[in-house]
Amino acid sequence: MNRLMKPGARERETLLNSGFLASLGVESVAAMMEIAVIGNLPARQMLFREGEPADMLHCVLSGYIRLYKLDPDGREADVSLYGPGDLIGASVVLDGGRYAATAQAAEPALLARFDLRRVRDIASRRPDLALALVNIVSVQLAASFTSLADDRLHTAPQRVSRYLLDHCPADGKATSFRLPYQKSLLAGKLGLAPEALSRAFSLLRNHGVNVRGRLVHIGDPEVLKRV
Amino acid sequence: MNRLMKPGARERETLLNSGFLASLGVESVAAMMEIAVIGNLPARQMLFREGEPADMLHCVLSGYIRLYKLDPDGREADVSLYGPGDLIGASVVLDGGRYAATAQAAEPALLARFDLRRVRDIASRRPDLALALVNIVSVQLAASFTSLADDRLHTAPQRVSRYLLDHCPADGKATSFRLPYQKSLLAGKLGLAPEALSRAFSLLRNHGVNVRGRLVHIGDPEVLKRV
DNA sequence: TACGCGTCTTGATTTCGATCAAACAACGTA
DNA sequence: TACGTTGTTTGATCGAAATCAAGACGCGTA
Repeated sequence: MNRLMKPGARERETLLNSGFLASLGVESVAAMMEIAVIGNLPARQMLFREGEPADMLHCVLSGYIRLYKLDPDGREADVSLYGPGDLIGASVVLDGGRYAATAQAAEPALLARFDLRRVRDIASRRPDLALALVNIVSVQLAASFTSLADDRLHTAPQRVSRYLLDHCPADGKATSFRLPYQKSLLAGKLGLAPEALSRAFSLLRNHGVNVRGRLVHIGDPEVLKRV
Repeated sequence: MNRLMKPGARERETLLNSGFLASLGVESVAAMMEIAVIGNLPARQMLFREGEPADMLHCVLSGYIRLYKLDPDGREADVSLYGPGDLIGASVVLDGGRYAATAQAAEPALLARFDLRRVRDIASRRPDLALALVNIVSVQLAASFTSLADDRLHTAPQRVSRYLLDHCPADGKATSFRLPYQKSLLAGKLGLAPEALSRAFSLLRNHGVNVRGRLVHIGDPEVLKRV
């Protein structure tokens, strides 16, 4: 990761809204800001690799970071996807362990980094930081449980429907919105091959879903719930 | 959960070895012991259900607790399995949220329960407790990532091989051991139907694995690694 | 506007595991 | 020991998605 620097006004702003720092008291925010380093990561570049000693905590400011595991043959399985405001779950390794997966920029990304030892130092003096970390990791654990169950219980079109419903206003009316990233990335996040995602979209046409490029139009969310 | 009581000598002993309390300082251990309540849960009984407001933290003293999610048709997908010494991950909801999955006793279990509000109180005064929780949940998140990737990358016989290798001494020699629970439970943990587990075991016979009841004999771990 | 590359879609095939159904084994109890 | 319950195995079938292989589309650049 290159172009390391102290956070400027924009970065501080984003960090403050990040859900991570948002729940902290002012002193803890200041302490974290103090040790924050900003850096950017070009597309496709690795942030860290599975098995490396974990020494940094990462928070995404912009772009998307894909977290995946490899099998011996080099095939990849995505386990998580982090966007603006997200703390990268696999980075929260306060006990001097190793990263549990590989993190790669799915598109050019801006990140805040924190030295893990210093984070632990601060957390051992300021319980609000430690508690915020507990909450964040718990929420991510719950999300991981949901993915695991979804994989085992739902078909590809069902998973895609749920994704669409989660990402559009819940007022029960027709809507359009833009996918935040490439379809191949979405496919990975849903545990599908890109072809399977494509087929799912084409099947969902019969249920009022129209897709052109990254633009999605949903005719009737109620219909979608019954897929 | 019935027969609530204060922890006796045996329970205190188990709790102290639980990996949860093991990493705490003496004062925090004392504070947690203070609020601990012991109870037992008959087989098949629910400890909590997905979506219920979370008010208790649970630690398994003996037996096994199965964590699963339901789909609308009532089908179940196991997302985690907790044994003696484990803190139940879905219970760590310090911010007044809800349980992310349903917990059920897979066999008669003895549990320690802690009121979540009081845990949060203690954690906000004693950072070692909060940090211990961060570590535990992080480890469980990593385990969940592993399951997710395993599901997507490996076949049933491969997943079973990995399980067996993880649960036998790593010295590369032939060994026998006893499965800690029923095969149907193992099947769920591995994301398989019981039939699929059975077929995987029968295929693994060609690779030096013999199973009689819960007794497993592994002829050569090296062979198993190459399945 | 045309070109070229990367992304996405579509088709054909194959593999894996779920599901249904039935036989079988293990175990506690009367 | 006979019985019933519960857990496990085996067989047959089916369906969902991965994979392989082309082709179409979209988009930025010249």
